[in-house]
Amino acid sequence: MNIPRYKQIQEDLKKRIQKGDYKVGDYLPSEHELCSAFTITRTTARKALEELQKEGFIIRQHGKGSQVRERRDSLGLLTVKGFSEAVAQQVETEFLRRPELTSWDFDLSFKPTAREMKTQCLYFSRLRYIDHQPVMVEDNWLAVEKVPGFEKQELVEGSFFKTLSQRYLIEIIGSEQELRAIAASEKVAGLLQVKKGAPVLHITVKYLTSIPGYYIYSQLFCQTDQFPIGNSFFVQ
Amino acid sequence: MNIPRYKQIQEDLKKRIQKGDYKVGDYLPSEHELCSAFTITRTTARKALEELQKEGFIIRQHGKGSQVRERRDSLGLLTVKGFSEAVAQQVETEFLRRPELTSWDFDLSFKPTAREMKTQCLYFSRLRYIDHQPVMVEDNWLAVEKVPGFEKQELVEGSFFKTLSQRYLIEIIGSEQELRAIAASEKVAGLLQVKKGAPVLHITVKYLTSIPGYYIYSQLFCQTDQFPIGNSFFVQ
DNA sequence: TAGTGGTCTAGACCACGGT
DNA sequence: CCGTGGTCTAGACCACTAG
Repeated sequence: MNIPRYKQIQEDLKKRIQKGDYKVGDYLPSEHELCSAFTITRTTARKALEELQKEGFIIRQHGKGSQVRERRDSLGLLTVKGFSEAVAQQVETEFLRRPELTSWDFDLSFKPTAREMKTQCLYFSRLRYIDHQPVMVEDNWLAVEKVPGFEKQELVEGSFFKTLSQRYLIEIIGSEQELRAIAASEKVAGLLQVKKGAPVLHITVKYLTSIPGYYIYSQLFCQTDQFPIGNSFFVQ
Repeated sequence: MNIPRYKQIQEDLKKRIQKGDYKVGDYLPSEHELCSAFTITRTTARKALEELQKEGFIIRQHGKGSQVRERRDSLGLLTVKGFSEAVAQQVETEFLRRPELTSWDFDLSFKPTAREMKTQCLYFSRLRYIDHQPVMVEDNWLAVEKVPGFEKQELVEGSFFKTLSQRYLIEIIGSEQELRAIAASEKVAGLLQVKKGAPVLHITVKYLTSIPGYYIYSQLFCQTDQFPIGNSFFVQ
């Protein structure tokens, strides 16, 4: 099997939580119990549980066990997961600009590298809706060098990151973000259906990929009145 | 020794990076090299390197090694570390309200639990400066039950979290946050020296502690014009 | 091919939480 | 006290990167 054993167990437990076999407040089987149930060693059981903790499904406590947490439902953004995977609610996406080749003329605090500047830039822009209400404008820039033909295809299951992973074998390994509150420009205000000058959340992102020196740059404008951006964080 | 071995090695490597023994782009010793250098096994070496990756000091890549990253210098917030530890630049703090006992009357999206409501609430408020410029208003609420006498003492090294850890043995094990862009109220605008109605970043936080059912609630108002809020995130 | 990190086994001892 | 998770040893095999 190509999928690591810990990942299989992690997904198995996650499904049981989502199905309701384990409810909020319940304790998952202990590490030792998982060991015998799945015929694995503690290293593997621990890895599965640690991953579930990182995802926010459980809290692990010394001497007690792994307790199922209540998961909040605002946008689980500020993680690497991307929008389509992060939100439980009904989400729609509309392309404002389909992927196209342009020059590098974005104005973020992050700057493309000299190497990237030598290649053409692939750009696309989307408007995201939750419950039929526009909540987020998203712009993306990346060097076309490593994603040839991107602009000629549809996204895999509507997801940018899935497309990168499945078609180009590019994985996101991290990100740097900067958050600002700004006044909506006329254009952004129109898209998000707020007044010009209304406060919107501006997030700029530099994604680090599995290709050294190859980055993806994004900016988001979020209308946070009804849907604040959420973020969970766990130590360890 | 009470400090885990992996933590010692993690701190040792971190110091060498900070001193410049390893510069941006350099590779740290491989896991095997660390094993023989420190007389440890790979489990321990890996743990140290994984922690350094989580902290954003290195990037680990399969088949290559652990490369020292460039660390950006905006506020490393949105982590659990708190303000005083997160920023390299010159930071000052002024109490707007010293710790005092009040009733639970904050209006965040998080609500105190019934158990917390039965006890008195400890509240304090601070204004944070970077380079002599006000950038953040911070309000904190917590049940006084687990921190008796808090209002009668100074903070340990000016840090709220250090005080909790060292005086009350309370550790932060995670947090949930919500981010919004809002228009500054007159009061907040005055404190942050921006115009009333100017966009400010509003962050509400519910910290999870090592005491089950015991939380700490905070809200931050940030002026993000000169100092955007930064956040690094790494997979694995 | 050599060297790296990723996964995994099969143990061990310890620290913490609740009885 | 027992059961939990936290740390650690001493191996093993595999997958990835690069010369």
